[in-house]
Amino acid sequence: MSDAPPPDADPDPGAVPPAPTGTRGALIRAGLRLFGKTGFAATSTRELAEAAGTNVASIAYHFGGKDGLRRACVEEVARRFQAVLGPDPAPLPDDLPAAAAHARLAFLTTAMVRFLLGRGDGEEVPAFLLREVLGEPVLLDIVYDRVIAPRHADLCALWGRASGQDPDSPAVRLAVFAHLGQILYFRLGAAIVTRRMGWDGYGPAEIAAVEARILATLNAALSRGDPP
Amino acid sequence: MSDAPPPDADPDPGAVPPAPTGTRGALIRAGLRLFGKTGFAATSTRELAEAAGTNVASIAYHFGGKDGLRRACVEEVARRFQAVLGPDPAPLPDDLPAAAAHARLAFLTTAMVRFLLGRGDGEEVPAFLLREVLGEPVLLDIVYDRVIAPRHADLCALWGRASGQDPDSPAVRLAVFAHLGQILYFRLGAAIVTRRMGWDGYGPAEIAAVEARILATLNAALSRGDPP
DNA sequence: CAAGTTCAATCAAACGATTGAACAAGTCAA
DNA sequence: TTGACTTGTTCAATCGTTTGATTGAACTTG
Repeated sequence: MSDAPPPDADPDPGAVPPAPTGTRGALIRAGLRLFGKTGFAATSTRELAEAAGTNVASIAYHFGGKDGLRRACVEEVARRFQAVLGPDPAPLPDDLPAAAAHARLAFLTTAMVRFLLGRGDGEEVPAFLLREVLGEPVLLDIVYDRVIAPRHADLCALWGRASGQDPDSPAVRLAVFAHLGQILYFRLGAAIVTRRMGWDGYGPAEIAAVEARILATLNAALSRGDPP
Repeated sequence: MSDAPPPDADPDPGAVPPAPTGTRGALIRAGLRLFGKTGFAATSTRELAEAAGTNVASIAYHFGGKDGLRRACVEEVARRFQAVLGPDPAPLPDDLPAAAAHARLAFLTTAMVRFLLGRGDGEEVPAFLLREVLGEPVLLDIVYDRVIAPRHADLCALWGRASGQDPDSPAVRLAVFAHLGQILYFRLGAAIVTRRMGWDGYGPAEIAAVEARILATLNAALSRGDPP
């Protein structure tokens, strides 16, 4: 039941751990994909093993059981977020002008849209995450503490600076959630959105259209919000 | 394998069918709640029967099996939407001024927020719906055709009138989706939002705060778009 | 009594977990 | 260099449990 044993002390506690490899990594990737696609209970250990190109017993060996694999998948999601967004959100410089904060918000927004709607992790990670959020509150703790809370605080700081509001106020926090909700919906509701739009999935042109829409809302919300 | 046999011809094809009653209704309500809470595969027929206060065999008797109950739940969702929002979206009068369309959008928005975040159906229906959308595309057809498409078209007409844009344009369709995504997120991500806000669930005050936020975004998006 | 409905009991199939054998790679005495 | 031993990992086979479905008897109602 050994985890990855660190050969020596971690030189940097904020560093991003390396991606899992071998059978262990293959199982985590299979779990991320299948759990997100059909759900945890609907995915059998035999399917997981086959998708990972190994034997069912490997799940118990590496993770102690199916639940252990699920937890490892949650932690892999946290790790990927760290890897993409950087180990820790840099604290905002005190003299950052509102326009710069606005610009950075716009930049982060387009990055998020492209990540979520483009090919790659963006397809499976949100579905997996959402099922975790909808379900067991136990694993939600990991997701919240390691993925959501730090990023949300960072965005709130930017939003507060850009709109001239208190970054810790409920209004700003809600505004950031509403903004994120817009973006997430285009991934979670992809089946509905693309059908209604007459699109065949999200190509570059479609992603650009979504980007434009969300940036327009962002600009409207920021430039109109309570003037300082 | 008999469905509900209509004793005589339906007098009004647009009328809202009555809510299912008896054991059949209890099973549908149990399915809506349990499927939405823990997922379809994770819910056993025995749990369903116990939650409905009946025997497992009733599921096969009334719905032909577990899958039949699932389908009945989807149709019940469609029925509830019809019941709450009216049988069919009234076509927009040609002389409706932009301000009136804007006001009606605001009204529908607050109604939706209160329905989704308040106590009642709003808690279980979206979770169930989302899992259906994430999963089998077969049942998505029912959801899309009977719930989403007509409502979305109605909102697009209002949005187009309020913003002076073509209601059938991609820009308007995306704007409506983004707007809906904001609202939905506060239900789907409730566990995360309430935790970050320091709230203990959605009470009247919390719902009012969310309402204010979403209406602010709506007003900003509409008043900034091409003025009439 | 007859149709509609629910009951306890039972079935085969699929599930997650476990087991001991088998394999690969490294270690060390001779 | 060799051969035995250890450690880490994967394998096919099997365990007891739970699943969805089915069955015939028992109930309710008109």
